[in-house]
Amino acid sequence: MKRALDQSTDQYKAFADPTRLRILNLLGEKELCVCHIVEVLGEPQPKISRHLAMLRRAGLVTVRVEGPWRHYGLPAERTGLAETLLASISTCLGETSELQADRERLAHTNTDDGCN
Amino acid sequence: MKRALDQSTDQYKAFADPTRLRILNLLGEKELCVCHIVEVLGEPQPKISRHLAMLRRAGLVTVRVEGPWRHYGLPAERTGLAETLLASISTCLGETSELQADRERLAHTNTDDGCN
DNA sequence: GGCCCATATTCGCCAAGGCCAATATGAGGT
DNA sequence: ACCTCATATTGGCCTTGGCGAATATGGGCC
Repeated sequence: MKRALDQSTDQYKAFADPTRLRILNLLGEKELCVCHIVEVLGEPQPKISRHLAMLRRAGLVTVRVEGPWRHYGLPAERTGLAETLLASISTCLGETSELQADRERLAHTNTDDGCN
Repeated sequence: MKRALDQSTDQYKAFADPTRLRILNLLGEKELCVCHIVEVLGEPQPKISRHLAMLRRAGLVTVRVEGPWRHYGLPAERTGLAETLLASISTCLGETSELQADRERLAHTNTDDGCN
């Protein structure tokens, strides 16, 4: 079994990638299905899926399956380090031009209907 | 020049290693010279030096040169993400048995005189 | 069954970063 | 000048994790 410290380093590591920060930034706004994340970030779908898988393994996102769609969101209850790190995105990085632009683009995207 | 987002990922990355977390945990207690860090953590000196170099590059530690010794500490003014992440160690990981044991061992080590 | 759509996974490649062992640097003392 | 002590860096090796391209899975519908 893993040392407690190693689990923590894994949490920090999960935040150590720009694509994952951009995804978490979006999920802080609302629950989203993969196709919308792909659309807003303008990145290839396999790339997004790969990063979502890592966030899942780190326990940083939740999945809600609805037909062929998978809606990703942030866990309702966040505790300890995960809570602090998730909060750091909006608190410390929210003003970042890139994250702001992503949220802007999300606002102008219709995410209500059945994914195109 | 680097995107702002990339600089942030570098900061998270700096925390994504158990040895660096242990070092920062100690420096949160007091300024220390390399030989004492090596002694308390029981890790080889080149390994500690390498990780200190990374923390230096990330701007997370300060160095004060005094004769042949280099005293490392945490920056007096911490802002933004660095501040949040540094705080997360004591706030979220302070109870970790390994970090607690490190601090305990530090308390029993004489760090006042000229490094052995 | 067969097809389409949304999503996930695999493969091959390359750069980053962990480790140890060995060596380099640089200041101080004699 | 030389030796020593404290610290930093380098080389070789291996694992992790990034990427794009291609492919697999799995639900819903005709």
